[in-house]
Amino acid sequence: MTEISNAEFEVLEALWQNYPASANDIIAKLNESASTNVNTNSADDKNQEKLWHDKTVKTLLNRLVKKQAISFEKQQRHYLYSPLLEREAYTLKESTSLIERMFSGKLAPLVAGFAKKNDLNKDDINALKSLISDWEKNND
Amino acid sequence: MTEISNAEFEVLEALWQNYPASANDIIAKLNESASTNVNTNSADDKNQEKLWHDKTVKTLLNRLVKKQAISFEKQQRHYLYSPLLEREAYTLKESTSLIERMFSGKLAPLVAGFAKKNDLNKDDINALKSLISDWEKNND
DNA sequence: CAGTTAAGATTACAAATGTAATCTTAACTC
DNA sequence: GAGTTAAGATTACATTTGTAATCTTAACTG
Repeated sequence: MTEISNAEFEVLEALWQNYPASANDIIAKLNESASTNVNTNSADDKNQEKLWHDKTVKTLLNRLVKKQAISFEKQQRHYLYSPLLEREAYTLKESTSLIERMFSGKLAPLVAGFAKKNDLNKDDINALKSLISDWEKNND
Repeated sequence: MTEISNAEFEVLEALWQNYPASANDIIAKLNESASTNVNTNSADDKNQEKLWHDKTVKTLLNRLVKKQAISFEKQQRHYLYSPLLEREAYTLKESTSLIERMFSGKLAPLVAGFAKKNDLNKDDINALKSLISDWEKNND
């Protein structure tokens, strides 16, 4: 019900990728990409992933529980967390909200923005075409 | 450079619609839709627009100036504000950021979410088709 | 069993945000 | 010119957010 913050979303994201999961599982998952990137490209640290501090993640898990975005069940001495929110439902809500706020609820202007900036490639176009033909199949 | 908050964005939005504008112009613009909706439908107050308090808007204008999102020039006793950010650039940045965060930078999954929820209508589809054919015109 | 860990709970704290109220002062009014 | 407005500047304050550190206590260890 309440809003989920950016940091909370990242934690939730890790959980969606694999659950139920213990806090440590989640922390590990969050720091996974970070560690694999360590010596990737010293000149360009564009993909410098932040390291998640254990305490930070615990705090965020707590907040997510309070916000009823995730649940947990006691397992010996630690908890196993699971999402209560479906990822698709959440991303759709967020997308809809952004499109509502910045494009009067219309999807096309968003896509147009990408097209204009040449941020669309052949794959994107194909994916869109396929979505369109699916839509047409179901909506004569 | 800094982030623009939701409330700040709404103020900026009002400014984009008409500038240069005085603080009062902006406040009026913000409360415009609110006032027109007053007696629209008493049973369903879904479109209950909030009323912007004059002081609140002034604060937000100040913050936007500090964030270098807008500028102003003195005009007798009051200021005339103008955006320093282009709306298109800003919305593209925000869309890109959301798509990056929730869809690994791919546009199609976002569109797919809408399609699945049946949130696309014939107009949307036509708009998308038109965007696609434009894209193809320019990218053989 | 006593001591040490380590999970989760609680507390902390600065910055950002939403939402204004109060302060200053230049400009209008009579 | 003196008083009153009203614009913008400054200050306020609760909540949320990012980011942890400290506290409790149940569980492992020797």
